[in-house]
Amino acid sequence: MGRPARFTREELQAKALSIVDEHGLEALSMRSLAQALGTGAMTLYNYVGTREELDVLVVEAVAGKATWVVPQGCRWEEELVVIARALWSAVRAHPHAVPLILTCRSRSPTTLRVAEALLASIARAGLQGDGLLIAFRSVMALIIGLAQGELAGPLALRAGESAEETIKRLRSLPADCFPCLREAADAAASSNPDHEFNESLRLLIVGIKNAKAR
Amino acid sequence: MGRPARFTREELQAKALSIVDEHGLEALSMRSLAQALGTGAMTLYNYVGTREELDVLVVEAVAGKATWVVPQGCRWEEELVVIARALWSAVRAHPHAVPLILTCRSRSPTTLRVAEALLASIARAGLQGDGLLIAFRSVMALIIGLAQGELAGPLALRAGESAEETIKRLRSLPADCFPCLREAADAAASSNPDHEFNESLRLLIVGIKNAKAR
DNA sequence: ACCTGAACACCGTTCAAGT
DNA sequence: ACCTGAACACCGTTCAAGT
Repeated sequence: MGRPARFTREELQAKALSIVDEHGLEALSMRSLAQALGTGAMTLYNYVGTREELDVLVVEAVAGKATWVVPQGCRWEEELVVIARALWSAVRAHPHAVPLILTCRSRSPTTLRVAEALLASIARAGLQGDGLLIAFRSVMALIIGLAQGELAGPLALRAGESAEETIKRLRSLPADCFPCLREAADAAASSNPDHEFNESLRLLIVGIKNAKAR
Repeated sequence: MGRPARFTREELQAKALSIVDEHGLEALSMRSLAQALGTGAMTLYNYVGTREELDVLVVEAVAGKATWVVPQGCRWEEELVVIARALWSAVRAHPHAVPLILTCRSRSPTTLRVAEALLASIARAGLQGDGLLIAFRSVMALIIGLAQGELAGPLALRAGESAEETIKRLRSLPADCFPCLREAADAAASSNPDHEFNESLRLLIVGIKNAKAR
């Protein structure tokens, strides 16, 4: 007998993301999500086949917030930057979810759509096959890598450690062993993530342009 | 009374890495490692403060395998490539550990030493402060991002999914929705990871050279 | 069709006891 | 100092029963 469903997949998705945003990755479990929804853990299996799907759901929620408008008649470089920035902003808005995105992106249809758009903009540069793949992967690695690494030199959000704390930790390393690392940490302490992202992307675009020329 | 220790930290490290290599990340737990060592879980707390330290131990083990020789009198570009390749090879030799490296690298002294060497080579290019930080983060994001993404377009080792399976999955996407993604997946199916890494790194180096020139 | 509680085989970790 | 088993508060998931 077709009983009406108590929840929708979207409700699970929204609640799961809010748990991750507010209490971190480790706070998300079948049981915690169920409780937040006011039901038992087993109920969730009516909407999701497995715990891993919960992670994909969160990735989808984040990637879904990447929206962009490509200015009419713009060059491929502009298009690439616009899309890359959209994804980067979406990811950056949910720092706790970054490890999930690193791990689950190829399983998320929404992420695939963004990837397709990025690829199309690179293809406009005249690249194909191997060259296309290489440029695309580099851009993707940069977006996600920088979103996570927004924090410090070699970086990484240590569970429960803020950007400031990471940078402080790196700055307190022995200066004689890690002179460059300290300089980088100093720079990180006073840098603007948006600016950094723009510049990194530009490094790569210069390289891509050059690859095309050859 | 000082009883002699039954194990060394190095023994835990080696065994932990071998578990990850052979049975995947999820197979590593306090209990499984203890059993592999022929003891009880609580014994491990004599060597390690917390479960998370086990992860760092594994990252250390992987990063420790990154060794390199800088040719005498070589240019900074060569030096950068040599070090980056050393880290990349070490990481690639332990694919199951990649998510750990993404997450724990800043807590691993060994990784910090590699980072310092990379930074020093970039500093030789004449970059400092912000520019140094940006170039370094880009290279780091590329190394780790590509090691993970070695597999497919937007990529990621789905738990228990091989590179071939991921690529196959992406190639079977609807061609009208994802034309570029399919082209990239085709290229990925027949590409050489070493070649790709070299080329990606070169894209970035071209950009870095250019940044220095300005 | 969808909901749900009990139960099972796991976790990491605290505690208290042993040498 | 180092070792260890029992116990606690968690996991994801199977199963069987409910509407």
